[in-house]
Amino acid sequence: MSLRHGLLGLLAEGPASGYDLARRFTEVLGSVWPAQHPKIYAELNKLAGEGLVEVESEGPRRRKAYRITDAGVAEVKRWLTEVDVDHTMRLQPLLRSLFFWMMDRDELQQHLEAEARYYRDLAEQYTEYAARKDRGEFGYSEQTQSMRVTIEAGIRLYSALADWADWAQTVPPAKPSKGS
Amino acid sequence: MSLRHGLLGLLAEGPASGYDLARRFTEVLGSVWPAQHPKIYAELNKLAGEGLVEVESEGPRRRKAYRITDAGVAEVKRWLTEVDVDHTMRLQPLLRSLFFWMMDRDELQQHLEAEARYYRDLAEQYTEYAARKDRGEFGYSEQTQSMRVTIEAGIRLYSALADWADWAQTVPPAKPSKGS
DNA sequence: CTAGGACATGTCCCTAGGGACATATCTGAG
DNA sequence: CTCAGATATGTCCCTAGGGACATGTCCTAG
Repeated sequence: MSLRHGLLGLLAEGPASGYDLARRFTEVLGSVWPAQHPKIYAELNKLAGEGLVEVESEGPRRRKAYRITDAGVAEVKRWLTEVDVDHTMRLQPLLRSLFFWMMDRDELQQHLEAEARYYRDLAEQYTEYAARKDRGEFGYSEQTQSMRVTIEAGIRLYSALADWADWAQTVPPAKPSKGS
Repeated sequence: MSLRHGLLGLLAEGPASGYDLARRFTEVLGSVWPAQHPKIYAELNKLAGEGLVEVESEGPRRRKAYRITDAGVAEVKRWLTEVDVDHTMRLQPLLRSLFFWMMDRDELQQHLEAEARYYRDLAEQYTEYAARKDRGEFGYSEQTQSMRVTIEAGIRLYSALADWADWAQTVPPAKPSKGS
């Protein structure tokens, strides 16, 4: 049930429509918390029904902007402070790595190179984003400061994975016993 | 559909029962790919129906050990080499970090300390595990060598997160403009 | 001999998420 | 004026996963 709180949190920064939220989810949160628009619209309707958000205004093209209510703000805060963090990490690349021994030497090589490139690219994108933030392009609000912290996690995580993929290429498939 | 291939991959190392596999999933893969036993038994039955695994033997207490078939081995290899890696990373801690600005100074402090401790502990457990592997406690088969690579990813990932949580505590809530 | 606990396999239901498909509205280019 | 494309909101269905509950089997301590 984190999508729910993700939406509430984003709305706590200011009113937005489902469309806006969908964009923010794919742009900012795409790699750490993917969410499709159908889910977002559905959840917004539920949240409105529970009084955690309300329709702020109706714009062109049936656009509905939502505003978070006091109850909504209270709910995010409750979630942030009272609900245990879910540390579940479901990383297919790591699951796959358990089975590297089933791959040919050069298939594995190629795989690890592609992985390293993928992670390095993402790390660089996040680094670039962080640099823009640090240059002040997004201002110095509390919200962007939190975003900066999130971005830093992205940089560190993807760098770690890129380094790991590089390192893995140096590991021999099976360590021969002493003096081979 | 990774549970499917996770099971096939584990069975490629040798025959095992659903119970064995469930244990391995919680012990080795608990933090990178959680799986409950009901799903495992269900999937094994499906795999058996498709001829990717077969019942090797029936033991005491209704125990059924499964063995992977040639078709099963081919399927894991196909997955490893031909199917695109799913890089989805759904990390609630990072989603939460976007909303740190909504938390009180000391609540956040406590939160980050707890997070750092949590990650540091896991990183240490993995490091310990890696050390045992490197001492040769698990032998030097290709399989344990791959496991070593997976463990290394765990170490690096959790260390990165622990460092991040430490670093986040040093970030001021909102950067005041020049000369405050 | 009996009861508790570990071993072992399953059913059932509910929610979350992925993805295809549908539709309405507005803008701007030609 | 018309049509392509962006904006904007939804429905529907299917699968994956979480978790409660149920059941059978064997061993061993008392």
